[in-house]
Amino acid sequence: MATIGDVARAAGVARSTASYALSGRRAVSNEVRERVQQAAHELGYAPNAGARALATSQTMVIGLLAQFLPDEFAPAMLQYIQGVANTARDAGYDILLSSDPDGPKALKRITDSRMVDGVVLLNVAEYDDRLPVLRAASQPGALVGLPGDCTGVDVFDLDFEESGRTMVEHLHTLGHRELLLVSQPEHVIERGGAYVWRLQNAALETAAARGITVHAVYGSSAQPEIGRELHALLDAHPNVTGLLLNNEAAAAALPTVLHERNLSTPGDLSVIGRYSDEFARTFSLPFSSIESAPDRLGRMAVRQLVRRIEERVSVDAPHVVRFVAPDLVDRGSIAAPPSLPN
Amino acid sequence: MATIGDVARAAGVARSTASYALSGRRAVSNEVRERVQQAAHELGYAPNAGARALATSQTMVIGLLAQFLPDEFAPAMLQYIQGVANTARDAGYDILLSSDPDGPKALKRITDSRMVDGVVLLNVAEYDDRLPVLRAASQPGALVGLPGDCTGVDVFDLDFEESGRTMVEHLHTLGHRELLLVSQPEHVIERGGAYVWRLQNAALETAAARGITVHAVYGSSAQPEIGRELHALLDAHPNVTGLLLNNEAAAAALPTVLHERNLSTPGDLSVIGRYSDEFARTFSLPFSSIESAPDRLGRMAVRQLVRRIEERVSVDAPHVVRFVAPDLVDRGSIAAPPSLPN
DNA sequence: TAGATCAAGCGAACCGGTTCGATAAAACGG
DNA sequence: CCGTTTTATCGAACCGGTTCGCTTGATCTA
Repeated sequence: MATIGDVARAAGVARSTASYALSGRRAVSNEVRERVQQAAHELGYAPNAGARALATSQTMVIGLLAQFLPDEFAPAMLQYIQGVANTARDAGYDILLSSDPDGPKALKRITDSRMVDGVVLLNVAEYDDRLPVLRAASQPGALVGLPGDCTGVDVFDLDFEESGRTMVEHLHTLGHRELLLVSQPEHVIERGGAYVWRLQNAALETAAARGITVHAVYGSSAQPEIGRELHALLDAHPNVTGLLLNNEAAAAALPTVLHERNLSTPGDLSVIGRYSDEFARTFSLPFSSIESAPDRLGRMAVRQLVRRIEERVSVDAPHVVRFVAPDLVDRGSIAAPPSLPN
Repeated sequence: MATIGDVARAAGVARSTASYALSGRRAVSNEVRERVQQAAHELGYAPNAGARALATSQTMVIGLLAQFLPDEFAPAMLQYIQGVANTARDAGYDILLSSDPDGPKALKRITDSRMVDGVVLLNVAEYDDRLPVLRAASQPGALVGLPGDCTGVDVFDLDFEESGRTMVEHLHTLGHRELLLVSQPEHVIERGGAYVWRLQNAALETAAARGITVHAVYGSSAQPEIGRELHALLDAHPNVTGLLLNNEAAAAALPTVLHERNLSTPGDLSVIGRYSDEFARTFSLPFSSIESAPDRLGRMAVRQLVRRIEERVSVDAPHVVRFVAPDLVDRGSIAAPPSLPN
């Protein structure tokens, strides 16, 4: 493999001149620049990433810390990864993917050894072990998911409170008075998945304020358990006219359940979920939903991270905590409850 | 961040001695080794990846080239990625993930700049543009998916021929005489997805040899189109008693279709698919299937790649082309056809 | 006790880039 | 026409590791 020294020799100039000719960081005569570029092209010269990183302290690599948790819905994670990867590439960065179950260890290794210029954390929990490590690191970090303490990092997440409110308000306005909210399994919360109760609390508060009933339950995140649970729940709450789903597995299982019960939406039951449009297409879900916008969140995180890395924003510029407003995608599964002929 | 020079100074030895003390590549007195390790620990020393890569010409990073094609089933891809990522980590390697739609360009950049010690290519097509680039590169490569020309690379794939044969033989033995094989969309083949016709040809040949009928069709890979297509196909072939699926989307859509037609397996129809067990669980698919083993293929590719990188196998040792034997996972969707009361 | 062997540590060179300061030649102004 | 500025190039140092060869002093052997 040709080095810049080979290029310089072929062009008959000093190494430094070749470097300047290629980078354009200093003036070089047209004639020399062309000779250098020509030589570089002919030799198939490509700068050595390690050497450049050593010299410039920049790797042009972003670390992506994803954790594949057994009780999270894996396909959903893929969309975040794609959003991050695509945006990073457009910004000229490569991504180093870590799926190590020991997140803090992996993060420390990657940042300490200076393999990356910055880090994106997915799946951030209320109290996330990776955060102390990230704060101690010298590279900036952007999170997807809201932790309890946001100091020193940029944070992006869906507005789950507003999502919960929107769901309830929407159905209340149409005349519904008794709703069922199926959330993720309880141990997702215990592990720190605060978004579950952020949405749930907002839903319950809104219901209380409006004087209607929301039964909030936790559902399994695995098939076929969640299907059986949905059957049991619908049996137990015969007066429920609206179903709110903050649980991907439940959404995926619901079409079959409704079919088995011979129910249709929105005639017999109104349904609204919280998942991505991509997810809805993949599973052919006919339910209106709050868009969880994984690609957009991934993109926002990378954009802000790159801004910090390139210091177009000063190191101690205030960090942002940005919530994506929930967007309701109408797929026609919401209407007035059957008991109220409109 | 502390460098090895800082460690050496703190321990009162030369840089080289500190290096040897930490790597153990030369004898060092116990006393000095402990002093160096102590100093390294106190200073929080971590070697700079770029510098080490420059000095050793080893990055301990594996490139992973995945392409997210619009007509491939994205969740399936995730499992390959996980298999690769987990195995790489266990072998001490990090992974650089590229999802650039321009695979050859991305591959050339990554290998030329020596960011990686080796490369895993996912989703390899019959005539894959990335292969010439890979062969020209100085790092070894392992493929998941069978290209037309396997020279210079290690290849791992499911044995699709055997899969097709197994499907047909299995049903024929039980008494089925007319089967329907739903493959991926035709343009997956046109793009070079040869595994589609590898399975299909084997199925057709086996059927011919045994004197039974297999209707081979291409199905859409998107919802809800594939659901409608399945309805139309079942209408068009009323005498079919067995369904073979080489199309993830079709498998995901089938439970609803069967429900709508009030058919059950295996009573009315025997069904056998080709997908991973993980996929079956995620979608709660009750159909017996040929295990596509994405995690295993990812693991095999990385293992072999690491063996080449670490030259535990010589550079021009013969390359392997290894097919994973299809494993039939019985989920009880196969039985004798209804017309033949046993 | 002289000569050979060996262990332990040091210094220097190298990997392949980038960047700073110096220098020589060319252009400029008075 | 001479001093000053500008322009283009070069050489050297540096980033932070690893590795080779040499030196030194201790141990061993005859």
